[in-house]
Amino acid sequence: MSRTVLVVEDEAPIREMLKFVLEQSGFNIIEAEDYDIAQAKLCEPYPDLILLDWMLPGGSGVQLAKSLKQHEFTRDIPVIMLTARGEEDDKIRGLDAGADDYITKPFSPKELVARIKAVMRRVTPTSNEEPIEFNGLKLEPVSHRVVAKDDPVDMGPTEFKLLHFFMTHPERVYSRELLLDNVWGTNVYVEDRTVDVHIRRLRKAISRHGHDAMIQTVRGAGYRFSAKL
Amino acid sequence: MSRTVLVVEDEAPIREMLKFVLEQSGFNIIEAEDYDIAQAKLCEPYPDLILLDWMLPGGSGVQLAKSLKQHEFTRDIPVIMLTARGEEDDKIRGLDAGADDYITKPFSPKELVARIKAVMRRVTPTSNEEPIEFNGLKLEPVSHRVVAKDDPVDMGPTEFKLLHFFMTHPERVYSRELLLDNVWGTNVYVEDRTVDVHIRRLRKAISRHGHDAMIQTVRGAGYRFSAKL
DNA sequence: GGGATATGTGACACTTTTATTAAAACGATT
DNA sequence: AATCGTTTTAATAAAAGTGTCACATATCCC
Repeated sequence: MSRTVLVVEDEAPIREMLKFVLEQSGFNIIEAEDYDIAQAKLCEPYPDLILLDWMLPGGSGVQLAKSLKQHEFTRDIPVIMLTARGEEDDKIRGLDAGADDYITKPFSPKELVARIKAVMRRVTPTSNEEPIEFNGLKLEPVSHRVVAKDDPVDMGPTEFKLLHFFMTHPERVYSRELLLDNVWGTNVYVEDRTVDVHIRRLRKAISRHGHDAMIQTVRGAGYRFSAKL
Repeated sequence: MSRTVLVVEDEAPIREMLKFVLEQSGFNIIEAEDYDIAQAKLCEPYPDLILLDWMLPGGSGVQLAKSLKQHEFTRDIPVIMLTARGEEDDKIRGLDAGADDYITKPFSPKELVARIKAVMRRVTPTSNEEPIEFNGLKLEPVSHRVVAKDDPVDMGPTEFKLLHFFMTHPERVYSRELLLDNVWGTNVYVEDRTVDVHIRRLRKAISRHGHDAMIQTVRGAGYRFSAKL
């Protein structure tokens, strides 16, 4: 899952450096050198985070941050501001204007990446993590574990995701292609029949107490998870 | 051991006064003037207590209290709210939202300090100092020791903190990054893989009676402490 | 029944992730 | 500044998971 970061920085060398460092760490980078360009580049691929130089010419860094927090579509994008050393006032005003974190300018790449990740982690809301149970087969997202009538069940990550998807979408047929989209993720190139193999592995994993019967083959259509046997 | 108090108060004079009084009494003070700054300052050194003005502009005091109680890592931090005289409704709502105590605004320094200490006394033992035991592996925060079936177990400080975190958050997967956040601290920048090494050392330390089985690898997700096999 | 089509299954070559180890870096203490 | 114990990094080994194939089995339709 590649995250996109919008870098708003007027000095080209620093911008290049940031781009390099972040791309090394697997982020997708969009660059902008001033307020207007940043505004323009905001729409298409929504950035997951904005790295904003506070000292843009004309003090437009603050302006941009405020404008971001005012608009509904950009309000939830976390902002990390870059400040020169010791400009405490700026830091305060920055946080005041809605920045999520700040980083003082002579910084290590490692620190930068760590802070970006930390902010992303903090911001990403915890999705539904309630345990799900059908016929004594329980899946607990928080502990990342499946339990069948109190016996822990062992399975691989893909099988876990597959089962998770099935249990959150029961009583409904999914074609192999749809399963690939939902469990593997969109635009992955994998054979349809690979699904069969993982279905097989999943069934085997939960077969001990007969729970494999809940994963049903619908000939010509795909697979279905059903609590009705 | 010096305790840290986060003071969230928008009016600067009052904030200064609180800071002065509390520092006189030997507390470490972090200041924040509004919701956002408070949020940002929450991570660095986890405060032992939060002194929160209920009447922050925009009613964000309530908001902050709720957000604190929702997030797992801040849930256990006690909150004392400051209210203006006679705002009974606020007191009720405050305690409802999870505040541990309240103080009405014209108050004496003595009262303030007394209440803070009282809350700390009340909260600290339950959340932090109680021995924890799973399957004969006992961790005593007070004596800072780990005992496995009556044999004392030797380990380094990081392993201790790691185990402590695991035992207070069992049956739950944590990614390496989250472990770094929680055990090492939010503003530390080390490699993910470092966690592996400490996991290894921790496992080795508690392996004598097979307790290492409770520290489970969840491939692709992180590690989990579980009393179940 | 028999051919055509769809699904089940085990094996294998290949990746990715984790475990383990050793050495370098660090930090407090003397 | 030298030492000791600990933490980090980096390099390598080991383990677990993945996707594909070939072939077995099942189902459908005429």
